[in-house]
Amino acid sequence: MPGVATKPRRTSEGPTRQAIKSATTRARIIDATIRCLVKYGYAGTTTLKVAEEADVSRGAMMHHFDNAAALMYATAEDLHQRRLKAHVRRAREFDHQQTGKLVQQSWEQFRSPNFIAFLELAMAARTDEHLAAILSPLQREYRERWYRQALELYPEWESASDEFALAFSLSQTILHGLAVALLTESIKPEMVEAVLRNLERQIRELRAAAKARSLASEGASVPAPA
Amino acid sequence: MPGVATKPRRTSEGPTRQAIKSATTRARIIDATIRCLVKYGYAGTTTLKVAEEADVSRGAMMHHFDNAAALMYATAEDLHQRRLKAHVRRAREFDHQQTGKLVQQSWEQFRSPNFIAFLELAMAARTDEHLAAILSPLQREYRERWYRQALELYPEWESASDEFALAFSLSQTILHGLAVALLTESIKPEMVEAVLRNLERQIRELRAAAKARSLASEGASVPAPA
DNA sequence: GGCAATACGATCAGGGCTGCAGGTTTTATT
DNA sequence: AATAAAACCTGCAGCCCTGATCGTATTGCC
Repeated sequence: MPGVATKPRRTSEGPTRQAIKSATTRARIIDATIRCLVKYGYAGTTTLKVAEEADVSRGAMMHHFDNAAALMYATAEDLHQRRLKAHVRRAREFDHQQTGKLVQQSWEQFRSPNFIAFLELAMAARTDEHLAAILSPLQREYRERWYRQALELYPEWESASDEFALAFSLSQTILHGLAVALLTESIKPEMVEAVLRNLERQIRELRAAAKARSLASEGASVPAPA
Repeated sequence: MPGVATKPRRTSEGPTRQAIKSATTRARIIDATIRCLVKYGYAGTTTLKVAEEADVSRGAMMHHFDNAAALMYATAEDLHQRRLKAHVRRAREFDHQQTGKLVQQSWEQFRSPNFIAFLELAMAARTDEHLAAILSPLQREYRERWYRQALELYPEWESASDEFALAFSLSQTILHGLAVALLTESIKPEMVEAVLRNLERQIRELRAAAKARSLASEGASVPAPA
């Protein structure tokens, strides 16, 4: 077929068509990987299944990711970025008074497919030092971001690092715990709400304690009585 | 070599030597499976590695377990029995006053290799309906046993099912959460103790509330004030 | 001692998965 | 238009794992 060369040949700046195409299929493959992790688990996720799920030839896939491990690394980083983005969005929309809403939204994150996929990778990383080497710094960054964000939202934590650290750890622990305990049927689903409300109450109490200490240390450096 | 037949030929009752041998190697294989789950994870646990770890030929192994799936099922049941046994032992040695000790011992269970192995199986069960069909009733039994045990130890819970259910769910959630949050580096290891102590405090408060309600309902059916 | 059953061992065929070695098509540059 | 480079596809060889078959040794029963 002659005359097919009607395609634009612009040398102008901006992402080239190649770059766009490349990024697109790359994203398609990573998306497919996440779906596979959810559907089949880490053990059952093969390059073949991912290629099928992404509707891409295995060759194309190997072009973007040298081997299966590289694919997992890239997926881990992508999941990390998604979690960060969700976290930032949550914080931005946040109304200072509604601790309950914040907890609720955080919990929704832990119910998302992204968290399942992340959990699969985290479990795999336990016995895969290379994967662990990728995940570890990401987790670290996530923790730190959360910390800073919370300090911006609740300045009163500033002078009560103990209460803050506990509130943070409690939140992480309970959210992770709910997700896993549900997965393993270690608690009944109808108890989730009660546990979440309990967490909210705990956070509020710790905040109050932090505020009290903040006021106390403001007047004079009097250590709070036990 | 003649004269080797000095081996006892007793037809007496009791487990035969065959039965003993069989049970022994069976146990060796299951032990090896658990170790493999810890070492290599579910994805990396193959029949070959298990046989090596157990120091048994693959043939012998296939004699006791028809296929890899059967091995996993048997391991799941074995882990369940171990967890039950540990739980009963914990309850028996228990001194009624020391909530802290009970929490501490429960936490130690969650740090054991058995829990890791169990977690690997539980994660695998998420995408393996056959394995899930095995694990589900076991989990159910574990929950129920825990419930009954706790009611025997703390009769005051009896008339405060809400507080009891919350205390139970909180314990399960936090213990699971600590284990997983540590695994995923979502909390710092030095915070574990603080979270555990917080759990103890919560349980004590719920117990007190339960006791109060118990007394109130004893005199008359007056609903406890908020 | 003889026979059956059980426990165990060595070997093999088949299947699925991986990684790579070639090609073909599309895009970018000149 | 010509060339290079990037994106993409097809097919193959090798590997590990699995399940099964056959053979051997031990044990139980008579």
